Amino acid sequence: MDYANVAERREQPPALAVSTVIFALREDGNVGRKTLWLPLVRRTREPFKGRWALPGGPLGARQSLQDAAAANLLATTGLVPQYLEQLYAFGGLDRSPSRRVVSIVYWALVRGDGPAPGGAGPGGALREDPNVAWYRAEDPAVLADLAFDHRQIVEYALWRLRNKVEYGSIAHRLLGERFTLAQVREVYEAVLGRALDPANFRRQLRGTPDIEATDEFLQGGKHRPPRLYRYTGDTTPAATGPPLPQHPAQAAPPRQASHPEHHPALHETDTP
Amino acid sequence: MDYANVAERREQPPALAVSTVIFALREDGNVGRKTLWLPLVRRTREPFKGRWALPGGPLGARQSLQDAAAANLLATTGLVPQYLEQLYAFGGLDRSPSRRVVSIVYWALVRGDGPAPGGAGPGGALREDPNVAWYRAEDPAVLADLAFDHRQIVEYALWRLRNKVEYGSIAHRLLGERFTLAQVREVYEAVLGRALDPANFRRQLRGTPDIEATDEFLQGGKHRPPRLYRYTGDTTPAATGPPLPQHPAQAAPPRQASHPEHHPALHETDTP
DNA sequence: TGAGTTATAGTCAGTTTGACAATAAGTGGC
DNA sequence: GCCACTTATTGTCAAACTGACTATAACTCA
Repeated sequence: MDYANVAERREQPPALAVSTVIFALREDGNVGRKTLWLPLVRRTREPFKGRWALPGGPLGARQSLQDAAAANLLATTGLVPQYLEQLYAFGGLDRSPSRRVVSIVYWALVRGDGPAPGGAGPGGALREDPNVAWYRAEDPAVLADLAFDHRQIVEYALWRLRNKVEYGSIAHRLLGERFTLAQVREVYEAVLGRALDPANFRRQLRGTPDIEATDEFLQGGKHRPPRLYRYTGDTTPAATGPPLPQHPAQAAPPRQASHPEHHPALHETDTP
Repeated sequence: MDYANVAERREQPPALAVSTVIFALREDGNVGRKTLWLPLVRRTREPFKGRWALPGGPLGARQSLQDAAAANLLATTGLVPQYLEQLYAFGGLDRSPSRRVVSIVYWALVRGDGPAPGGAGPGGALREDPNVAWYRAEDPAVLADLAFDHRQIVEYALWRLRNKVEYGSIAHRLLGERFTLAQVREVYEAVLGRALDPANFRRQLRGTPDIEATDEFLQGGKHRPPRLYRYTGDTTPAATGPPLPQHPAQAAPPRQASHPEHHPALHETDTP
């Protein structure tokens, strides 16, 4: 299908795409502690040519939304997600200057300590795509330069991550199979952006049944060797259905009113 | 566009639709207390002809997702929502036996005490559509007969409502401008499905800054007249952006694993 | 007038949370 | 080998919160 101009395009049904916000934890060179990083892809055509954007693409005809997000993630990073959840469907009229696109966005957590700024990611050995690079997820300069409305999308994904991690069961997905409680605390501190009391944090984690002490200790450190723990709860990377949120706790930002107008009956259709 | 058969249809890009789960509070004839009701529309064609389904329709080319949901709601019930939030995008491959449809589903709260079973809704004076009827949202028999995957959708909407109401700021949207604390408690009890201690409930509500006592009392009751309160927080019916969940607290149900397969690069596209 | 019912306030023990002290167990410098 | 230093781990304590429960107030109806 070809359309002569933008006006005609606007009358066409909206296109459907799936994008993914992918988070990994990485030692930050500047800051002393670990921070959140995400892979971006450089746009090679208009609109926003040359700018960085979230990995994404059209929905395949025989692909579930989740599979599209996972395939998307694998193609960009070479990685399989440890966690994958639908974030939100963005469908504003002016998201793209060309044809209208409705994006169903997922957010994911991957392991791996290797993403380098502007370089290959955790699966770096596999790929050397100059149009894929990892950036600090909370870097305002990075966010400000994103294409489309991807800045808002990433900020919302960060918000969701913060509210999800508060309940638990998320941190271990950014870590490996075994981990120390201090590592879990590092994840929480990176995501929440504030320091946590080691003693109180330990008390809370010890209270959750899904984290189990092993009889091993992490050797090679400079100080007293910490005990290693294991996560015994659900480790499936992704839900096939709705996300069933768990324990957010934060204030809601302001909202705008919308003024729906009258519309002819919509319910005589073939649409689920 | 016409396609000769299902096989050809399956190769076409998925269609996009918007549906809405609309909740209202109503005095239940059978049970003594108020319960949740929702409007359904009868399907007048295949598939699922004659069955009840969620109100919904295709997304207009110049309509935001939220406006589509609100228009949808107005057309079905004659009402304007007191609350409207995106629920989830359902995109499974087998949701509809005919063409593949991705549904972006919203959930809404409306006021009104008048929906009658099988009859007109709260805006009943406006419409007498025999293909629209209100049913108890938690009635298993109703849920079991829904078209498509609408049963799962309604169950998820109920789950979300329960987790949202726990934080507060939702109950008043099902009530009027002024209300007694007992009425708020009725909402919570209807949504959560269990009785709450009046004294403790009062103590909690008194602690929230968004509920303010008026100097009026509800007269005409059979007993001591209760004080009327007013909600002073945000009363905008809907968010234009992401929902920013507030305070869920519940266990997550089991999940299935998904096995993403390799896929050619997806990031060289024009899709936001 | 008094029984019955709802509204509202207060009490009390158990739990959770944040702040913080105290001890254990390593490394590295001397 | 001994000591300073850092992290790991345990324990203490008060404030806040929660659920169960008691007590009192205020109104209607028989």
